[in-house]
Amino acid sequence: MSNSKSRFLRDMEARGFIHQCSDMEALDEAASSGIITAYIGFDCTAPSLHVGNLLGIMMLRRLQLAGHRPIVLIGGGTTKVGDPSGKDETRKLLDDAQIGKNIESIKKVFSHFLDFDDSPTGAIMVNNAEWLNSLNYIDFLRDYGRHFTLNRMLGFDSVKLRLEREQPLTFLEFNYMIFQAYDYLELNRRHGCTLQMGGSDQWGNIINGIELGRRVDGKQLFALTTALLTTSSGAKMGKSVSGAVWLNDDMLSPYDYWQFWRNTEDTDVGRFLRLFTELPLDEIARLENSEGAGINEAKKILATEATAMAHGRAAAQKAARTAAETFEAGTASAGLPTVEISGTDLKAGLGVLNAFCIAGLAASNGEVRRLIKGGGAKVNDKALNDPHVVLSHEDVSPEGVIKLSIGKKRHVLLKPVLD
RNA sequence: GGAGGGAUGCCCGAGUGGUUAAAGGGGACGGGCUGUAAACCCGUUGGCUAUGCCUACGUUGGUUCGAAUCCAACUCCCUCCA
Repeated sequence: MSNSKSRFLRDMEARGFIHQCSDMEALDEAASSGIITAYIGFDCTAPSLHVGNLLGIMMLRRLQLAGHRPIVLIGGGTTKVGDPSGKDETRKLLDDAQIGKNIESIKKVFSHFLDFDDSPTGAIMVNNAEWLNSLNYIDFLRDYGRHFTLNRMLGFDSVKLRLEREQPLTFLEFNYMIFQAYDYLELNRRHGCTLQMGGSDQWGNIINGIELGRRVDGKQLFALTTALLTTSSGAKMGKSVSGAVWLNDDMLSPYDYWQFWRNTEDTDVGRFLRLFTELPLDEIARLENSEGAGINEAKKILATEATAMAHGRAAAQKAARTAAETFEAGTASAGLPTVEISGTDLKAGLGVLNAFCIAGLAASNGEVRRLIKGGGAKVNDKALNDPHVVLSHEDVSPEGVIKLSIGKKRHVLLKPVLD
């Protein structure tokens, strides 16, 4: 399988990261004869990155571990344009203030995965707003626009799919790939970056950058993409019980993050262990080949390792403990999400419908009614069958909480406090 | 600028005057089976102080006992022509 010379490419191949490469041999040569600098761009359309971006982050991490230099490119400029790749609809445009806030929030996550030190392989973070914001339209068109032909651009999937589906593609979005190409050129000039990585949907955009670098500066640049991450049953990755799987702990708790990985499909366990943990390959092979109870244990290891990477070992172990207490012992683990309620309100009597809404387990009283009817709502692990039940201090456990559950996996502790 | 087509619930999509909170599908959620998996089976899928009331079919008005359905104006989108 691996006949690459460079540690980086051998590692990427062995762990199943690689989908396409523009020139595997030449890249291997470059990576085995010195330090290469590679980048991945991240748009800042939300206050946190999510598991969908994790593949890219892990690539940068493995790149750095293999002795090369990663660049995190924050798309402060390109986010204003909106990448049409793989989307049917134009994104709502964000304003500068919102983008700025998102950037600050997103930055935090990278320090868990990369070392931003001053060594030759220290990671750096740059924002393409730095050069895109000040571009002069006419100059830009004359210097770079002439290297792009519509004939070619219309053939790229991101454009072609929109047109075929008769979905509108604005001129603004159409320019995205040109800016991304220009980013690559700029990063090569400023930081000697010669490799751009990304998901397979970025292939066209990356190739445009390579082409621009060759035409304008006569440089040889490389592209390396990963397959888009889906589960074995074909679903797009990235849903947890509480919505998107964010990487920031203020957007998704380490416990929920752990749960997300814990619920991996059997057939994905090996693949995910290779991509998202740093366990040795032979150990992963052993784990993924176990059956039944064994594969189930492997999921716990996957969950703990992946969570340790993003949130730290301590948080991961705490999440694992909470899960064991909740699912294996069936108790009200103190590590579960907890919502405080007023003690006087409880004394006055708190309707269950209301209680589940306060806990954030349901969006409306009607939803709670339906769940009760379907047998999916529990108070202190006892199924509810009457929507008129009123909670009082008698429902508070010796630990001082009331445990509310929706289904088997969603639990919240209500904690009455003095007021 | 001209001609035509379109806008329905989370998404797709039926409905062209009353029995429509709106068929069907997808998704999502709950139950069952299991292993906190997948597949499969069953159920649910606007809100409320709830045998009733309110809000909802692009927006605003109108016709009518009654409108998602008819009329007018407006907004946005698509296709073709100039």
